[in-house]
Amino acid sequence: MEELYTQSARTGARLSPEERRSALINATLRCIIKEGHAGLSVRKVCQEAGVSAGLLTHHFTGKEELIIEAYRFLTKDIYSRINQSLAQVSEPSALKKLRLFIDVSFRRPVLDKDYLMVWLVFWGLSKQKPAIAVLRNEVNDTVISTLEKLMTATVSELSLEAVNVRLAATGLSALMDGLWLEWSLNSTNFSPDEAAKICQCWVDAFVANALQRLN
Amino acid sequence: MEELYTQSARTGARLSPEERRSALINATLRCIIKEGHAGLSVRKVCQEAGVSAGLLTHHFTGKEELIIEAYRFLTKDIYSRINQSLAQVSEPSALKKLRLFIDVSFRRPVLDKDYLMVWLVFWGLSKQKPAIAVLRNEVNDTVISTLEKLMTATVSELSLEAVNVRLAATGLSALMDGLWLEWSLNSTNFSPDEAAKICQCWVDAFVANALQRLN
DNA sequence: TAAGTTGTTATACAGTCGTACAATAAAAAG
DNA sequence: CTTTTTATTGTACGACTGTATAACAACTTA
Repeated sequence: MEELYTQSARTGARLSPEERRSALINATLRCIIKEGHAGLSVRKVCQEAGVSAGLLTHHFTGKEELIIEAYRFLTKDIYSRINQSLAQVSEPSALKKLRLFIDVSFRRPVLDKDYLMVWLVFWGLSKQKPAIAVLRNEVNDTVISTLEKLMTATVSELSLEAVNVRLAATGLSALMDGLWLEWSLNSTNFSPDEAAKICQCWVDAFVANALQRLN
Repeated sequence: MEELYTQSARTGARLSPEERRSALINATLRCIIKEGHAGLSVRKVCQEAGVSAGLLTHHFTGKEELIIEAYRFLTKDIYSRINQSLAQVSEPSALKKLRLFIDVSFRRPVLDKDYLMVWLVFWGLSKQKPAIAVLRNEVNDTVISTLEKLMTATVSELSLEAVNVRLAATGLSALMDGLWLEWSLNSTNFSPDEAAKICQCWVDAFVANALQRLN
């Protein structure tokens, strides 16, 4: 399995600001993966990037900006992984797209244990750093809206009974997050395939008009 | 709303080892609630407990033990909160017990935003400190087993079709965790009551034999 | 080649970190 | 009361924190 956020081959070389900023951001994520919140120190990140500690303030205003930029990169990275996986298949039916979205989410490279520490650390910072909380909420709203649209289209396609699709999508999102979290913390209780099946059951219930309580 | 883990009235007094250990553990949780992982320093915890920093090593072998004991206390505390809420009602039917468990979990004092930081910090430590991971897995298995028993009893009561109850319980647990997490991170998208309703839908689907995919 | 620009290093600074340890104060035991 | 025990304090230690800054080195432009 390919490692997340490997450092570029050239070390010690003089890089352009964009390249160096990117290298430091990747090193930040690698440090969090290795040591959690404890790995989030300027010296450790710079050493991981093969660079002197003082260089950080030359490319970032400080540690704060580095962290926020690392989070911004992470969200974009995962978002692109999901879209890349989805683009491999062209499914006209909204229902099939929905089911594909679930399956893709519980397979690499979207599913990866290394993400656990990263998300936990950033979520833990979101209370003290509002910028992170704002970013997280935006991404989350995007995901739920995506699910909601697919489910609304499914209602039309299959002529289902009216239901609060927003809450149904919220439930599916929470179910996926909960299973992802539990599997990341302890992968011995169920497999990714089983997790995907559990989520598909929520869709089954949705299609079978079994979520009428959400009204 | 009552605050979690308030310090006892007597400060500056000479306490028994058990009392002092308890006070330090409570101060630890309060520090995490206030500042997240950054609040988890010996000096901050001892100041929060109104005590000199050197006292910690007199009652604990070090920071490590304090953290693990704080986690142990936290799990017991929440477990007792759940049981206390459940004990208020005597429901003979397993299905009603199951539904009650859900409702109780999305009401105070089980549902409390202050728990978010605490869990995130401890989960973030679980990779580096195996003792925490072991404890978490034990508690999680207990919860899922509780759900599984209630659901198995429901199958008998209602003569439902055979289904993989373990996976159905895993799904319910994940759904509850995911909704708890999302609500704790951003409580503007849905209410605790709606979260409970979403979970009850999973039970509805279970009762309606809509989870047959789990076989 | 010379001058100017800028990516990079190394050092210094004032804090904070966890913890060991001697001094102190208060309770318990005699 | 005196003696013993022990909860508590204050300090000291080396290591680490984030960042500012001067010196250095590499690239660009003239």
